[in-house]
Amino acid sequence: MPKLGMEPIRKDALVKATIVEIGRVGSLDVTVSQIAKRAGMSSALAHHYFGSKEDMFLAAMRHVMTLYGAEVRGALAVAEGPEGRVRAILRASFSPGNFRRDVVGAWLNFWVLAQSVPEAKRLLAVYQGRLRSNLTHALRPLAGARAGEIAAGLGALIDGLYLREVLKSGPADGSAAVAVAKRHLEAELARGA
Amino acid sequence: MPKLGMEPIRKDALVKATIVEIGRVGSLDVTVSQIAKRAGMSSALAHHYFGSKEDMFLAAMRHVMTLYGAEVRGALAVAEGPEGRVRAILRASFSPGNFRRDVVGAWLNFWVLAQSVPEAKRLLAVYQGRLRSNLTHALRPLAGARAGEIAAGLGALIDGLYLREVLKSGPADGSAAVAVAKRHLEAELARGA
DNA sequence: TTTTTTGTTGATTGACGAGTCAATAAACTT
DNA sequence: AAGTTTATTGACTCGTCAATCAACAAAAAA
Repeated sequence: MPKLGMEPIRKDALVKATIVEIGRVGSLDVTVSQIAKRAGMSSALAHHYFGSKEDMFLAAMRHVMTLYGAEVRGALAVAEGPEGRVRAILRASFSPGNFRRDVVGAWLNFWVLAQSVPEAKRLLAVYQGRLRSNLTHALRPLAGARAGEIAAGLGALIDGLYLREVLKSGPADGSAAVAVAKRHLEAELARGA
Repeated sequence: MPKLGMEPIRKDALVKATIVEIGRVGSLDVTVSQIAKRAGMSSALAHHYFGSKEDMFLAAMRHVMTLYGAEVRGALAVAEGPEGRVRAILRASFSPGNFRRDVVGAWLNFWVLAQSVPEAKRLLAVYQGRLRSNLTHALRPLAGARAGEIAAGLGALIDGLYLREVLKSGPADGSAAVAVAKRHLEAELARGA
C-alpha cells in the first residue's frame, strides 16, 4: 500500500538511522543495508532516495548541524548579557541532544571524511566558521581585541572535549565538559580584566 | 638475493609507509598493496610480517607514540623549573616531527578505530594517561590541587588543536598551536596566583 | 480507463581487496 | 650434500558491498 509523500519521511528515517548505525559500529564501515534495515526499508530504497552512501552520510551530518545551529540560536535568543551569550553557546554545544555518544561518533567520522571528500570539508568549514563567528561576537564586549584568539582557543577546546568523549566508557556527561570549558573561559576573561 | 635479518627493516619500512599512505589518502581505506608498494615490496610480504592490516596500523601508531614519548622525555630532561616542564611537553606535542599532516591524519583515524577495536582503545588510553600524568606532575608545584583539572583542560585543548590541524589547507604550523596552548596555560596559572 | 508518476523490493552485477598458497631462491646448519 | 630456515612474490580464493535493474503495486492524472 504505497502511500504518497513518502520521500521526506523515508529520508528522515534514513538520516536518523545513519547516525545511530555509525554510532553503534563506530565507523563509516556500515553497510547501506544495515542502515536501511534500521530505518525499516530495503537497501534499494535507500539508494533510490539518496543517490549514494556518501550522500546519505552528508545529509545526516547536515541534519546534525542544523539541529545544533537551531539550538544555539534558541539559546542565544534568551541569553542575557555578553557572558550569558558565551555560556549559552557552550551549553548548547554539550546539550544532551548534541553531546550524545552516537552523534559524537558521527562527528569524529565526519572529520575523517573531511580529509578526502571536499563537500565534507566544506560543510565542516561552514560549521567551524559559524561557531567561531558566534563566539567572537559574544566575546567582543568582554575581551575586545582579544576576542578572536580566545574564540580560537575555546573552539579548539570544544572540539577536544568532543574527541575525549568517544573514549570514555560511561554515558555522555555534558555538564562535566561544560564545566571545563567554563573554567577555561573564566580564566581567559579574568586575565583581560 | 635474499639477505637475512630483513624482518626489522621490512617492518620499519611498512610502519612508515602506513603513516604516509594513510596521510595521503586521508582514511584507513588504504589497501595493503598500496602500503606495501610504497614500502617497496609485495603485499604478500606485508601480510607475512604483519598478520593483518589492522596489526600493521597498530604497529604504526605504536611507533608514532614511541617517538612522541621519547621526545617528551628528552624535552623534560633539559627543562628548567616547573613551568619549563609544562612548556616542554607542549613544545614536544607540536614539534615538527609529531605535528605533521600525515601523522595528525593517522591520529584522527586511530581515534575512530579506538571506537571499535579494543587494542586501539587500550593504546589510546595509555597515551592519554601518560600525557595526563606528565602534565599533572609538572603542574602540581604551580597549581597545587588545581593541577588535575588544569591538566584535563590542557589535554583536551591539545587534542582539539590536533583536530583542527587536519582541516587547514596550508602546511602544519606547530608554533601557532603552541602559542594558543601557552596562552591558555598562562591564563589558568594567573588565576591560581 | 489508459497512462504516468511514485513507492518498493528481490535479485543481480561488478569491483575491489584482505588474506592464503604454492613455488622459487638464497642463505645458514649439520 | 642434504636439510632447514628466511625471504619473496604472482596467482588465486573468497567474501563483501555499493549500486543497478527488472518487476510489481497503487495512487494520481489524462
